[in-house]
Amino acid sequence: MERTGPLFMGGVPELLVLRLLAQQQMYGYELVKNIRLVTGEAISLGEGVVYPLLHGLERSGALRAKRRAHNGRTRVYYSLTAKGKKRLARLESEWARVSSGVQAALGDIAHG
Amino acid sequence: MERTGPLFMGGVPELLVLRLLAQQQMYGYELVKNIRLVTGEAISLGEGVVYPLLHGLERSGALRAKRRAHNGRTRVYYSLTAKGKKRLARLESEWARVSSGVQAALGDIAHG
DNA sequence: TGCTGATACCTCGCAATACGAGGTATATAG
DNA sequence: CTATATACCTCGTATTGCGAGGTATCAGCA
Repeated sequence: MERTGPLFMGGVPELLVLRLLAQQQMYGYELVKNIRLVTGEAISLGEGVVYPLLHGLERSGALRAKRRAHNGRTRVYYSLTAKGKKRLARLESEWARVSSGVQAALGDIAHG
Repeated sequence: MERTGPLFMGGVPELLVLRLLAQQQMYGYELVKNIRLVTGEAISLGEGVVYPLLHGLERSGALRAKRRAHNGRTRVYYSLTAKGKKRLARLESEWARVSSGVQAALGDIAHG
């Protein structure tokens, strides 16, 4: 039955979203597409991941939302707050730590 | 409230455990200590993570367990089965994919 | 006119699972 | 005789990624 579950994605969506928004404000649908792009097609997040995440981050004060109309459709643009920047810095540092730890484990033993 | 939750650890414990056991058989307590070592202190898994994981992997057929007495204490040695090796290969490939995707996202954008 | 597909937003519920806390028991060192 | 290290274990909680499903607008095409 090989249920694989989402592997190695713990915290990754949040990191990616914050990282992209640190560059420039974007709306949800745009994020979904851009995440695929900037990860070289390696990571693809559905809207069921991105939208709830954006709402949570806004509620926690990491993001600020601005509704804007565009061609009759409504877009919700998100941008980083100071708190969001701190959060991003923390996630990046955590990612570096875990990532290097795994890398070390995979490498060090290779010749053991 | 800063609820950080376990960040970037999704699937990592399983990867590390399988990787170490691919080198040589080990018992749980030994794994707990060695994981700290091989990750350069970057990652530290408690027994509450490792033991349930070992049981799950054994039940799914990825690991084989051998009980052995040592100085009056009982040690349970685990080793990889063929299924476990396949599972490890898959996790390593998944890790490479996600890891490189995140890396790309963090880097590519750096220069705008 | 009607159809499709892209755009753009949203929610619900499931299923993993990492983790701390707590529990048992033996050997060793002070 | 006490504390520490060894060595095993389970339970409960909280998080969260994800698919599936839902609404509405707009552009293009037959």
